[in-house]
Amino acid sequence: MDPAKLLVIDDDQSLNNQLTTLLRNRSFDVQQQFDGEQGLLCAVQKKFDLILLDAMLPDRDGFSVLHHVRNNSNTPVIMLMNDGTEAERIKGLSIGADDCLPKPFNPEELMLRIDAILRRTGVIQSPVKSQLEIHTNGLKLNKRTQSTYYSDREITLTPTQFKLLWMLVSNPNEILSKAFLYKTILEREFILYDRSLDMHMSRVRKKLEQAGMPKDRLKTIHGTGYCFS
DNA sequence: CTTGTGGAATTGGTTCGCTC
DNA sequence: GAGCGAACCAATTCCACAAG
Repeated sequence: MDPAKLLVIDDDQSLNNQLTTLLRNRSFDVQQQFDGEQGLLCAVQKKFDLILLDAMLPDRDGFSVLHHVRNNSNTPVIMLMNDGTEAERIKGLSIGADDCLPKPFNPEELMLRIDAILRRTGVIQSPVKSQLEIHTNGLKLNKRTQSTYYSDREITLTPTQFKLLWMLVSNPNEILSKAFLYKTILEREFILYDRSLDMHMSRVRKKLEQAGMPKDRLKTIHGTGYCFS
C-alpha cells in the first residue's frame, strides 16, 4: 500500500517543518506549503489523502482555502485554529473542515486525529497503534506508565520532563527547534530569554547522566535546538 | 459518607552568575 | 550571545483530618 499523501499548509516555518518531520517519520508522503494562494493551488492540482490547514495564512486565509477545496473535492481537512474559539471552530466545520484543533496542540493528539480520519476514509486499514514504548541503546521509555529506565536503572521524571524526553527520543537524530518544543511541550510561544525549556532540558540531562547515559546523546545545537541520538 | 480546610510536598518558572 | 545550573519563589497537587 502506498503511503498516505498529506499536505501541510502553514505559514509558521518552524511548525510546518517540524510537523512535516513528524509525519515523514510516520512514513507519510508529505508536501509543504507556506501561504494560502500556493496552498490552494497545490491542494486542487494534486490528490491528497488529507490536508492540514492553518486558519490564518498570508495571501488567502485558511477558511477561503477550505471553501475552494470543498468546491472541488471531499479531501479530508484538519484545520489548525489560532485561538480555537467556539465561533472559529463552528466556522471551520460549517465550511467543511473534518476536524479542528486549536494551537498550541499536542502533536500526539494531532497524529491520533489524522489516524482516525485516514481510518474512516479507508486510507489506512487497521487501527494504527500509537507508540507506547521506546527502546534505544539502553534507554527505555513507557508512555502508559510514564516510566523511564536507562540500563534497567529507573529515572524519575516529572510529566513535563517525560514529555520533553519522549519527543526527543521519538525523533532520533532530528534537530527539534526550541520554538517547536515550546509549542508542543510547554504549549506556548517561544520568547527570547525565556529559560524554562533550558531548565527542563538541564534537569532531564542531569537525571540521564546520573543514571549513566553518555552526555553526548542529548546534544544542544547552538542557536537551533536540541537533538537526541 | 461527603465536603471543606490547612499544611506539606511537588512541580514549574524566574533570576542571576558563570562558562563556552 | 547562547546555554547551563544553583537557588529561590509561586502555583498546584496531595493528603490527612475535622465538621456536617
